[in-house]
Amino acid sequence: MTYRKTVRQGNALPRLGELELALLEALWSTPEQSAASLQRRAGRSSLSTIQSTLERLFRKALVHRRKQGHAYVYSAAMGRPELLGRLLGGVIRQLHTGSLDPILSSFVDFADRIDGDTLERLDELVQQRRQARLAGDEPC
Amino acid sequence: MTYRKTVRQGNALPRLGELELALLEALWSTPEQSAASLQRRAGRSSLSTIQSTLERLFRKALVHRRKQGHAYVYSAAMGRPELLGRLLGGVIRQLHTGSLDPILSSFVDFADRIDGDTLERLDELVQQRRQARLAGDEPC
DNA sequence: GCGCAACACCGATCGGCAATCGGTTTTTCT
DNA sequence: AGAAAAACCGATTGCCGATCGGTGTTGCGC
Repeated sequence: MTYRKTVRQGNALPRLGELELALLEALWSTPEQSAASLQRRAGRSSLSTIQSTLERLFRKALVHRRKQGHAYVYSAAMGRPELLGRLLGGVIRQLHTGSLDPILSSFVDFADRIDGDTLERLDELVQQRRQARLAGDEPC
Repeated sequence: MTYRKTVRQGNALPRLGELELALLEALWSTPEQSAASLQRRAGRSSLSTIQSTLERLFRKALVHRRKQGHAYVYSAAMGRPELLGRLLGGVIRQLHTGSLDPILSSFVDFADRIDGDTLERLDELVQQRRQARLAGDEPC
């Protein structure tokens, strides 16, 4: 089946550093935080470091921010599942060769290697999604 | 201050460069090649560059090599699917939080977002794997 | 309105890593 | 032994995440 160049909306995410990820986690668990609050929570790094890391996340469009008073308030630009999806997409795009089959099958491998329950759970989720699709869930 | 070295746990692969990937592709398409042959095929970079890149791949255990005469002959240490699986595993391990559900569901999302056929294909592969598992395919 | 504390902003440094290549040494083959 | 080929060594470049200090700005309490 023809692979149609899957609309690359420039979401080729650069690498995600350790502190960047930690800050995202913090924002997922408590949205809308200032740099200072995030620093307290992270329990490491100077305020400057936290700030530049947030700036990097902002440039990567992984966080939003708004000025409140003279300070920024940050929030995650997407949830964990979407981020994961994008990261997976990045890896996949790097390695895919036209057919998606190797990718799907690698992933099933992955689930299978964990344990049987995981495979069953994957099955459930696929079924669910297929049902949702059959009902009038318009594909874009 | 204590510099926090990026901790790379388990079999999480380091970043894969462009040339590294190109060389792997070349080895997948024609196994057992010398550095010189790979250079000719790559059509870029000096022999030295190819050699150091192969050395890096070797240290990452992504290629095997044996001495044949005075030259090394390289081969890919794993196929594309397995590499993909490991890369996906790395990303996933970085983001997972105990429960695998978000990961599975992100991936189903991913397949779903491509198109319905892809979702169907994923379903087929899962069924296949489940069958294989039900037959006495011992999990390690 | 003034000053201080909080914060943004700037720029510098460091460490890691892929890519690159030139020069030197080692090995093999004629 | 000599030439050719390749490994080996090490230096360099460029990019990126993490780190921080210093300086400029701003809002708020007095």
